[in-house]
Amino acid sequence: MTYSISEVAKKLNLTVYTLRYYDKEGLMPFVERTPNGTRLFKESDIDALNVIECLKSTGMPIKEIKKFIDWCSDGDSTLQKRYDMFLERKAVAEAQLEELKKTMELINHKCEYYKTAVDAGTEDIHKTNKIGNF
Amino acid sequence: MTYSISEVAKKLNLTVYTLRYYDKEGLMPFVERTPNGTRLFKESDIDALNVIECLKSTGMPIKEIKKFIDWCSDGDSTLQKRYDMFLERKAVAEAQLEELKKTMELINHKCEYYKTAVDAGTEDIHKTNKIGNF
DNA sequence: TGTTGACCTAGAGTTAACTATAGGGTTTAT
DNA sequence: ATAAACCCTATAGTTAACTCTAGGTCAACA
Repeated sequence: MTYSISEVAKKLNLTVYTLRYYDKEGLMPFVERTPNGTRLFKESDIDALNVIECLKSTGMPIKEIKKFIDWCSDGDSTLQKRYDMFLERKAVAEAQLEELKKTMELINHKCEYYKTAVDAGTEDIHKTNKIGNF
Repeated sequence: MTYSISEVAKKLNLTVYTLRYYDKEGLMPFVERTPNGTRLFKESDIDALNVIECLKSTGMPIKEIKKFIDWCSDGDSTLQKRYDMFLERKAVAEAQLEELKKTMELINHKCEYYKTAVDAGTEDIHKTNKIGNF
């Protein structure tokens, strides 16, 4: 079973422009073509694109992701590099989690703050009571 | 107690360029100046900047953040809007958390995959055993 | 057979968020 | 009193990641 570029775009919630851009940047050297040049995506290509999206979501720039893809093409000699890279990504993701927790705390606090203020019809309720303005 | 722009930059881990850029974009209408134009940051300004950083970390663009700041200046008539905005941000942050969990799962899986492969000296150990290549 | 709708490339354009430069003022330490 | 170390504005430049356009190929359907 293979997929066209627009099918893959739909599946991964990307545009065909974005997929072609990724290909141009060297992120998809594994995707095969029909004799006339049309891309044919295999199941494993979609798995690889999921990994790419995963790396991107940790804030990894496309040029770094390309390095990883190149290492994959280079075979077993790059295994350690690839392992180290994922360990680093794990650390980044964990830091993001910590950051996100703090963000959620502040947002929850703000939700409380504004709920009280909306109910009171004025923000003064906080100013007079010193529950923290910002 | 007040702070200079470079002190605030250090505190918030931003550059002075970034702070001046935020000011230019209307994110800091509350910051006062000395007679000759130098910005003087109060404690409450730093609190506000923390909120701005919090919103930014949920992916909110600066123009949207400016809207919120404007609402703050507009007073009690915008309380509901501000409340709704934080509820929406809360939903976004929760979605980000879900996304991040999935990301971490994939990364952990990959860490396992590469640990095994590095130990074996080859990636073939997975190809033959079908533990999932990507 | 001809037109619709996919696909393709090359390359230009866009956008957000900085980041830096030029040119100038003020305060502080020697 | 002069140089270092801040501060300022206005404006230009950068970068990443798309996003789009122009111009063209190809397969299927009416």
